[in-house]
Formats: sequence, structure tokens, C-alpha cells
Amino acid sequence: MKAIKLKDIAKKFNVSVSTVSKAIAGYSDIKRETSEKILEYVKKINFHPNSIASSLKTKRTKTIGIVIPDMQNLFFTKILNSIVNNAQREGYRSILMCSNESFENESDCIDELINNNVEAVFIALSDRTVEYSHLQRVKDSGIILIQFDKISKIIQSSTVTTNNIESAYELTERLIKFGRRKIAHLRGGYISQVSIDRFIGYQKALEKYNIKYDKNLVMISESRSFDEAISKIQDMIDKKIDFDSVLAIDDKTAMGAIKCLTDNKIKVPEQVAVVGFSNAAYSKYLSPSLSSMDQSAELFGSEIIKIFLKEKKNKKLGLSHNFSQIKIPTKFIKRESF
Amino acid sequence: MKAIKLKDIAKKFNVSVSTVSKAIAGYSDIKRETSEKILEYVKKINFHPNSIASSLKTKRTKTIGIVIPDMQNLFFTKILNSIVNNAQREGYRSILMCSNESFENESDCIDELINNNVEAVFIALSDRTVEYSHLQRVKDSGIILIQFDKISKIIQSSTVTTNNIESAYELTERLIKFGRRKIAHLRGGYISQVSIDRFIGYQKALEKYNIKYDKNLVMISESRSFDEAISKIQDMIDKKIDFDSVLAIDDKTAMGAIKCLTDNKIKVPEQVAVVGFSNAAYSKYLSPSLSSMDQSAELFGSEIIKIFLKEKKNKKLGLSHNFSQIKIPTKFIKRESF
DNA sequence: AAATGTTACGAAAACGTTTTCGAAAAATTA
DNA sequence: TAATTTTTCGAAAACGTTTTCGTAACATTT
Repeated sequence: MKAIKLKDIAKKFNVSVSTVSKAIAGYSDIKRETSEKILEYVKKINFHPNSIASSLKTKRTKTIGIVIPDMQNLFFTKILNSIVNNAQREGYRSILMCSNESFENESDCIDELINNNVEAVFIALSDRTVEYSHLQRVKDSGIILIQFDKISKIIQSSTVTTNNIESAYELTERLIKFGRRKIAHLRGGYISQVSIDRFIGYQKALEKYNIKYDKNLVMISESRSFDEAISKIQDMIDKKIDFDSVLAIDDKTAMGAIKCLTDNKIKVPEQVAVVGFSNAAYSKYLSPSLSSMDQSAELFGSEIIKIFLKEKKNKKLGLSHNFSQIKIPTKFIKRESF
Repeated sequence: MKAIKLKDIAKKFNVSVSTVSKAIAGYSDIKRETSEKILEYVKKINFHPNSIASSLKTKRTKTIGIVIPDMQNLFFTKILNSIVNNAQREGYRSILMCSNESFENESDCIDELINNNVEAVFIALSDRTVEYSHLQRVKDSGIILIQFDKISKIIQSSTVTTNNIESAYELTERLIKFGRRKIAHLRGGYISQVSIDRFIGYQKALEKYNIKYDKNLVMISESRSFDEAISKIQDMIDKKIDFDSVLAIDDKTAMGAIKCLTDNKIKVPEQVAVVGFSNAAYSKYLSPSLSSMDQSAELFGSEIIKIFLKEKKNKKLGLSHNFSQIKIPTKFIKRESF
């Protein structure tokens, strides 16, 4: 029951605590046979030096903090899983926090993490975050900050995002080449960089193919909820606005669009094609199944950890900051809705 | 940049480190005015005693560990969120681990958590867990163990589950009262207690209403995947087995059933009604939207934390173990699929 | 043989707290 | 006034590591 410690092992082999510690840490100033017998025993009883004492001494906690805005969004949970797994592989544990799309929560989470002496904070911002002093606090505490997916350019840090402009461009282009010209865009609010970028991509594609931009075809879904998507599409139908396809800001709103269209006896994709973003786990289960832009969430985790380890090394070497801006490639997944 | 510590504050007020520590901890042997001026300053600069040093001294880490089998299952992520939030409210941080439905991972996660000196482990077992020495290790380390949803009765611990037998009974009864008599059951494997219990509930309802149990109507979906559900239902259709409803083991398999049925031009719910379990976030987005048994995941978190705090108090008082077995009530959510 | 270099180890300080215990100062009682 | 109790505080040990630095012991070179 009583936890074993360095001292116990030292006593057993008639050596000092330092020797045991060094043997475990792999120092070279311990004789081969000495460290071998120690390590053998250590492995046998599955001993690990008390991580708290170790942290206190070294100032390294081997802990990272993750903040996401929504735990019911499968894209975020996929990234979460990927971060946790990659971190674990490198010997880091992950403290999880969820802002639940509230700025105040987000700020509290950050302070919690700072107090917990995490070595890094990985965050996807909430949709309601319009002020960034909490992120600055992270940096001021000497903690590595990496923003992913929902980022702000106001705070300087490494970022990992999908190339939203280009992938929205690609999707729009695909719709055009599919013969659609009246492409509606169900976009998110004006704060979100993701929403802004996808809108830009949409516009660029229209321009490139000489399709006049029609603002009647663009709806804003502030909440990005299923229900709001339904009502926005219903609006368009009621207003008799003519459209032959919908570029939705994400899979959930795309589902809302499909639901509304089928309820109005509009055939998907024959009359109106629908595409979403991020290829949520349920997208292929729908009827019609949803075509979407896959953002390979798994890559987010590995890239984030890669950047983290790099920045950590640089910091140790006293090198100057240079932030990485990684773009995760997307891939179109063709299903039935388009 | 340099973190402030007790010593710095002590110096500022010309008192000892002990006095500052006690003032912050709220000891009564510090004069009112002394502790007041200290606390005022502490609040002003937002000081928190270094949690690592504190942990080392007190052996309390204020950390709990959570293990779930699947991060793409919205039921688990909902519970996860609920646990994290409730824990945070009580001043506990959450280390997250995911077994990805692998026993070996699960075992590793547990060992990680033990090494991290968590005060409790909350776990939903993987479907492939058939051996429980890792859970025993948790208990042997003096760590509070609480199993939820996917539990094993072999290891004694507090548990939080839904009342699977009764809620499967209720669903089946509803189908019967809806006029259905040829109720197919798409169940999970034989290892899972959840699957076993729901099957029992299904049988009990049939018995109660004098419907002869027909094993041709029961299919096993080992993986509980969307695709396996489709193929099992397709099998029944191909074999021309007559059924008028499907009681699926969860929402994902229910979705598979709906997909297969509609692809075969079988009307849901007119010809075949379909119900699932757990009311996943996407269930209401489907066409037809899925009727399901809601398990109020939010309650899981609050109950788990409640049990944890109780067990912790008991342990401190040296009271004997007595485990809680909490059943979370379910609620039928009526939608279009039945 | 003396000087130098190398190898292997341990003593001890430090990390920042918490908490016990003793004692001075103040207040109360005899 | 003397004795006792209460209030308020601080010294110091302890938590279990890591790491620096010193130094024996031994090996190698002049």
C-alpha cells in the first residue's frame, strides 16, 4: 500500500538516493552493472519516480491543457482524441476543459490551466470570444500557446487550421462544375474567422467562373444550429428565392438544410445539392448521405504536438520565437447529397 | 514573469511564510486584521499557492482521471463534459484518457492515471474488456474507482448506469402498444452488460404481453457499427423474415437500420418502426428523425461527482466502504421513426 | 614515482508548500 | 500582583525528487 520511493530502492542496493535517481534518468556517470541491477528491479516492481516531487524540482509538469468550445461537436472531439493520444505517446497528460461556447467560461478555463502549471495550452476559441487578454495571460506566464481551428489572428501564436478559403473555393468550384449556378451559402457569423474565410473562398470561386455574387443567396446562421439552418432555408423557400445548391458552413447546418428541403418535397441532390464541412461521423449515415469536406482531424493532433515539441525545444535553447502556421489539407468526400 | 510565492508575500508584510499560508487556508489562529490584509493582497494579485508543492506536501492532487472507450460517441462525450464541469465546480481538474475500445489501451490508461496520482478514476469499460486486474490495481492503490455506463459487476465499486432492463422493457412495451408484434432486436455482443440487460428487458416485455420469443428476430451486432447494422437488417430482408419494428441497441445502429430500410423502399415508421437508445445529438436531425430513449447524460456527471465526494469523505473518516449503485432514469423521446 | 586524467559515487541544497509544536504576548482570572 | 488561559505568530521539519559539486579510487601518462 505504502508507495515505494527512491530511498527504499537506495537502501535495498546500499547506494545513495542520487545514484538511483541517476540510474533511472540514464545518467552516464553510473557504472553499467550498478544501473543495470537498479533498472532491473525498477522494472520488476514497475516503479516510477513520484511525478509531483519531480515536477516541483524540475518545473516541468508534463501536462498540457486543451480548451474546446463544444463537446457535442464530433469534429472537436476527434481533434481532442487525436491530441490526447499524441500527447500521451510523448509522455504528456492532458487536462481537458470545455468553454461551452461561453467567453467567460473560456477565460476561467485558461486561468485554471495556468494555475495548474500546464506546459502548453491548445485552444479552439468559442464563437463569442472577442477579447483576448486571457490568451495574453497564457503567453505572459511563459506557457506555450497554440490555437487550432477557431483561431484569432490578433494574438500571435502558432496555429493549426484547415485552409478554409481554399477548401470553400474547391467545394464551390465542384458545385459549379456539377452544373450549379445558383449556389446558396449558409454561412456563420461575422466574428468567426472560419466563417469569414469560407465566405471568401465561396466568393472567389464565383468570381473565377464569372457568376455574379447575389447577396440574396447568402444567409447567416449565427448559432450554426440545426434549427436555425432549417429556418434560414425555409425563409428562402418562402421568399421564392431560386437556388440549386447549398454550401453549408458545417455538417450540422447542412443536415438542417437537407431536412428542410426534403420536408418541402424538394429532391436532394436532383433539385438542390447540399454540401457541408468537416465530414462529421454521422454524415455518411444520413439519407441522403451528406457529401462533405473532410478535415482529417487526426492530423490536427499530430501537428499540434509536433509544433509544441519544437517550440519547447526552441525555448530551452533560448532561441527566438517563430510561430508555425500549419494548414491541414482537406479532402472532398463524395456521397449522395451532391 | 517570475512566479510569486508565499515567501514574497511574507516578506512584503513582515510576517512568516507560515502565517501567509495559514491566512490563505483560513486558519483561525491568525488575527483578523493580519489575515485580512494578506487576503486582500492575495486577491489583488490573483495569487494561488503552487499546486504542485501543495500536492507534494498534502498528498492531495485535486485531480481525477476519466477513461471512456470512444470519443466519437456523443453519449460518452456528453457524460465527459458533464463530469468535467461538475469536477471543476468542486475544484478538481480532469485528466482525460480514451481506450479507443482496446483493452490494452484501457489498461495502459489506468496505469498512467495511477502514476499521475489521481484521487479517483471514473471509467466506462471498453467492449473488449474481459479481465479486470487493472481495475483492481486502481483499488489497490487506494484510489476511488467509479464505473459508469459500461461496467463490470466482477469488480466491486460504485456504479452509475441507466436502468437498461427497465428502459428496454418500456421501449418494447411501447412498440407493442403501438400495435407491433414482430419486433426485431438488433442487440450488441454477449460481453457487454448493457447489451445483456437490454436484451433481458426486451424478452420480459414480450413475455408479459404473451408474444412468443422468436430468435430469428434477434440479430447481434458485435461492433455496433452503422455498417454492421445495415448488413444485419439487409440479411433479414433477404431471408424474408417478417418484422414490423426494430429495437436497436443504440442510436447509431438504429440509423443503420433506417438507412437500410429506406434504401429497400420500406417505409419508416409505417411499415417498420425503429427506436434507438441514448438520444444522440444527431437523432433529431435525421429524416425520419429518430425516436430514442434519452439517458440524460448530464446526470451521470453530477451523480459521479456526488458519489466521489461521499466516498472521499468516508475514507477520510475511516468509515468502511459502502458502494453506491445509482440508476439514471430514462425518458422516451418521441420523434418520427416510431 | 609523481603528476594528471577518468570513473563512480554521495552529500546536500533546493523546489514551494503545509502543519506541528513551542513560545511570546496579551488577556483573564485568582 | 501572581497565576493561568487565550491569542497570535514563527521555526522548522517534511513531502520525494533532481542536480551540482566535491572527492575518493582507480587508471593512465610522463
